[in-house]
Amino acid sequence: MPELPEVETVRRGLAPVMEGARLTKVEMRRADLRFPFPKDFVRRLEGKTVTGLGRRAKYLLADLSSGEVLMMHLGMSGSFRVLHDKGEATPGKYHHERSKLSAHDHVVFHMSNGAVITFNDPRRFGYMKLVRRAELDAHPLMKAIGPEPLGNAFDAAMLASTCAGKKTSLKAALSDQKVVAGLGNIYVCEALHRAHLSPKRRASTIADRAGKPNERAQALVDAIKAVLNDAIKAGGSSLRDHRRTDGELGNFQHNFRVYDRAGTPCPTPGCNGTIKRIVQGARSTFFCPVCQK
DNA sequence: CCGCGGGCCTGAGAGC
DNA sequence: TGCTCTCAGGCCCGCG
Repeated sequence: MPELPEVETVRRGLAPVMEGARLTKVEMRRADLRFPFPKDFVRRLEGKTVTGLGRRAKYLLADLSSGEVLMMHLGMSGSFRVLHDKGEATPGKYHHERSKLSAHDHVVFHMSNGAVITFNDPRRFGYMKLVRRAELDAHPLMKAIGPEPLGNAFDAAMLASTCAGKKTSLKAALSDQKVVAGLGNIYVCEALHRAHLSPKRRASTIADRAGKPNERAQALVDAIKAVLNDAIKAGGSSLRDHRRTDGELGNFQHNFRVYDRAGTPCPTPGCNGTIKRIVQGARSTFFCPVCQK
């Protein structure tokens, strides 16, 4: 499910009920997700205040008053829901809320402001880890991640220097979290279409021999930023699992130009091409062979 | 170092 | 209705 816009949508939904609130009770409803839960998971969370909720790549990062950071990854099918955000948490209400839990609600956070937050993940590719804040950047899951695409540091020069010398395809390069953070199958396809670049093009061809950006690099950076901003404004894309934390669907799937649209006319003005599906690295790629070169 | 394929899981949808 | 097969938004690991 979740690429950067979906994770950011979740973050914006959770921040108002998590930031400044204390974790009064944490329920683990199974012993593992993709990985076993951290040792003493519940003990290290309960009683701590969430001082901030951030995002890096596709990770949600909850800063805790203990100095630890709760890293949360949604995998393919993870979602958070705020079940109850009114009134005070009381044992009586807790009983009422429990009846709303469903089969794949694996973790439940009870907050001091009355909010009850569930993490649901049918496929269990998601996971949670606890790391000391000071060690976060050096963590094996974090240290190799590339620049945030919506940050000022991500520009044509940076992307070109990273891609210079790469023999792999643009599709594979942009899907690599070490090249740029947070893109996945949907937004790579969408960004390449907006930039009129073929997913099969060699990544190195957005740079000259010295590694400097050409006009393709600039078009690609502009397209990546634009599609991510548009998708965040729409609350992300809901194909099957993604929901906002209030349970509502995202809307960006209605604005896809190529993703899952094989056989439909290319939406580029003046292009008479037809969207095609191919397979790259065992994943579907959607593109227009006419206007993406 | 790099690229590729397999694997981790469950569920939805298509085809028979 | 129900079985089987394929595929899915992520990412790690081992192989050559």
